[in-house]
Amino acid sequence: MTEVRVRFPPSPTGYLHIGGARTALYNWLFAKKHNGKLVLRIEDTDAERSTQASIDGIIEGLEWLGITWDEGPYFQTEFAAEHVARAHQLIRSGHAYKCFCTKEELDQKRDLAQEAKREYGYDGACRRLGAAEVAEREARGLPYVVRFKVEREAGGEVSFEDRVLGVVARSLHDIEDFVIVRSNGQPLYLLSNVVDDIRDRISHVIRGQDHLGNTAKQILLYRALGAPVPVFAHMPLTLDLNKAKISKRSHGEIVAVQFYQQRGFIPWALANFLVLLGWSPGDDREIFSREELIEAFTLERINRSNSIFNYKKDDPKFFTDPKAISINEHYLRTLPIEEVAGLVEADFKAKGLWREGYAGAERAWFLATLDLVRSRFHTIADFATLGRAYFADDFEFEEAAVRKNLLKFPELKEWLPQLADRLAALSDFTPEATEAVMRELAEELKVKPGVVINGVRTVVTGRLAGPSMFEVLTAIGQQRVVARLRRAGELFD
RNA sequence: GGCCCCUUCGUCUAGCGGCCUAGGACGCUGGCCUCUCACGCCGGUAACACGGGUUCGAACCCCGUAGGGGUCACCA
Repeated sequence: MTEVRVRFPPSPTGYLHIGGARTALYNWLFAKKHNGKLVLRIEDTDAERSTQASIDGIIEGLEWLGITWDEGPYFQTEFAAEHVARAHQLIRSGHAYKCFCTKEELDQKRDLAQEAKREYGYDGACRRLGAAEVAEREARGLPYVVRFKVEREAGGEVSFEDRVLGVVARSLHDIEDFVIVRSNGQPLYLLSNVVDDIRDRISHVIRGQDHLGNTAKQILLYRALGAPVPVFAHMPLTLDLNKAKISKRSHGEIVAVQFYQQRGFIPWALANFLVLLGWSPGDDREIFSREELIEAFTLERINRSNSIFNYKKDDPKFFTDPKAISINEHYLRTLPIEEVAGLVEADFKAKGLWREGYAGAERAWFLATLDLVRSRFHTIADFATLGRAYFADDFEFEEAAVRKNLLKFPELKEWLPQLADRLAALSDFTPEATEAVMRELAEELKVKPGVVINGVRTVVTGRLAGPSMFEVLTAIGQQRVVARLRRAGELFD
């Protein structure tokens, strides 16, 4: 069996699109599964868009997701000479020819055909030119493009067995003599892509179904160049709720991998979600470790139909596909706490919340506190916002919490400072001890324990709800709890 | 419009002729737990696009229809 070699060939657009990330992921999984190689190739022939920043954006996105490659990045522009050389080889072997038709002429013919509602394909005018005619035009310095000569014998068709779609066939009569080199001498994508894949010895081309229409032409190119045709697998596209292709232009940053990074997604959680968009293992599993996923992945189990990215704009509760969020939550609450801590550390450092003690003397406290609150958070970023009161004193008070837990019981303004004194007197600040003190106070005051407990919650954490209150007090610590309760009155003004 | 691909709950999907009165997950929702919220657990809601065949039997096979998507450049 020949070596499995796949590639991911993004064109640099400044960020890694989640659709591109999914393509990269499938290629990576397939390579890993078969002990093959993944080649990263930057298709930078569009010089306008290909800035270093764009390239960095894509590479960072891949690295963040944990997608590793074995070769590259290679840059398509570096091989332009080779692409053109191959085109001339095709001219010599009779598989391609020079075409002197101008763009204007062709546009005109196309417009005419469109008006008459006729099919349009290049009419092959230059294909019939004799050697002398070609020489004469070249001598006059006329610019030309190189066209591939499609041999259309009766009933001819080109077909291939797609690993996702099955047999796909297309009549040769539906394929025009396509251009492979521009009149300015620059090779076109169709050619470059094939020449690069041949040179990189790509065995399997795994790409989106938007490339399905190119495949027949490319197979013709492989054959004419005398190269083995790779196996193709065309994966379904990802659309939005209106069945439109998701794009940055119409959907904004939601389509960029970087967005998820910024919003505090766990990288593997996003990968896990993405892989499920158009693929399933055939059983009920949805959560996979890397190893499990590599083991389970097969091209044949990729779906044939497009999937929809379930994202409703303007729904604050779901800032992206709810399933993606739920998978992220799953990882957030089940990952070893040390791993969560690593992600929180990076986030805290970026936000100025990090304290060196969290890696040293306060390590146990730090881990226990993360563990205490993680089950009600959605992303890593929530620790610094919703969970801020555990790590800093400059947290905010939820308006609804103040209203429901404090203002509704004005007496708390007096009671809470009293409680502060009692808590300050405790020599053993344990959950059991604080609970006893609080219940005792509630009983003396003849109010339900919840009134006191929830009042404390809001004063101490700023929130309406949270973990077991007594655990929270221990986590935040006697000093800070007492200090916050003594100043409770300020919240009633 | 031509060509190509696709069509199971709102969404992601299982299903490859009988195990389907169609299973799981997310979402939504009822309940349990409880100091609140979340987690967790138990339950509910909701789908085979339509019409013809083939067959003893069809979500699964065939043919139409409808719908959706992709692609038709000297872009990638």
